[in-house]
Amino acid sequence: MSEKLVYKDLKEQSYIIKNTKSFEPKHIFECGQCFRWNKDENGDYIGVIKDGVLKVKKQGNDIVITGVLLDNENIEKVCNRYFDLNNDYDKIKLQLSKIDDNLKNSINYGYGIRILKQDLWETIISFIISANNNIPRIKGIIERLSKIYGKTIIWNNKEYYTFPSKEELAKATIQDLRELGLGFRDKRVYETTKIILDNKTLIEELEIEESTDVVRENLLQFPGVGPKVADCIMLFSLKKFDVFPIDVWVRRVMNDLYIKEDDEEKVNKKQIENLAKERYKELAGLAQQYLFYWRREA
DNA sequence: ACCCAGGGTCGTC
DNA sequence: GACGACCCTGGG
Repeated sequence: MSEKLVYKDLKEQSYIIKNTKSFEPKHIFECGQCFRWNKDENGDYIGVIKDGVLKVKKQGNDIVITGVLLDNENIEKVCNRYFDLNNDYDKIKLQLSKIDDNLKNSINYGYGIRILKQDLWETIISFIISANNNIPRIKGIIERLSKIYGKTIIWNNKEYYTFPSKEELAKATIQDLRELGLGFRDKRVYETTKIILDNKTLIEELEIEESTDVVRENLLQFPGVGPKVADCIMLFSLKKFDVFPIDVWVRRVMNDLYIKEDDEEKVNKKQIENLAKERYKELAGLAQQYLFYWRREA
């Protein structure tokens, strides 16, 4: 066991976002796009992101964010990027609401959703772990990975753990991963980590690639990344809003609302894909997220 | 105790 | 292109 890096006495920063109608912490953090945000005893959300630890508090119409960041990063800059604050969600919601009443209802329900821009590497591994798995267990696995292989940040006398870098995660053997509870995903995470580690510029190249199809093609080469996981990665870390990840819940809601097949298992994935592309166009990913959250929670 | 499902993918036919 | 197998955990 090697010694672990511990960060403490990092300078606390804060940032207030005024008058946001389209920023509801519960919607953002519980719509299934992220696994490292948790409600604290006051009902605020605390999350570990690549750059540090943040606490998001709702105060009337304002959002107050405090946190400690690594590498002397600026909280305003980090939040603008991570929370997609330069994007006008009021406008997007208006546009989507006009498409049909189903979408309008789902947006009324999850009005405060924003699509996060999460770290690409972390999102790849996290969604490989998500395969045929449930959210509490996914969160548990990622937390344990971070605790053992990531860096420790101490803030307000509590310990937080950053998601391991590719070099840090590469220290884990397949057996280590199995013992952490990854199940059959152990080998997939191990192999994908190796590929990314051996291909120094791959992640950076994918970050700047504009074509959704080119990025998808590349992601599909990783063990454990199929069409659904690839779409999630692109939506939740690369802001590709034109994708439409189809899982059991999305299949369910699309069948209930549009297709109305008696046996939802029989619904063709291609059929849903075409329907989404046709109806939601370049905002399919956002539509998917409102519908997913609505169907799961309501 | 038993069964089922969960933000699917992979190998095989 | 269909079909079963796959770790593990929480809930009925």
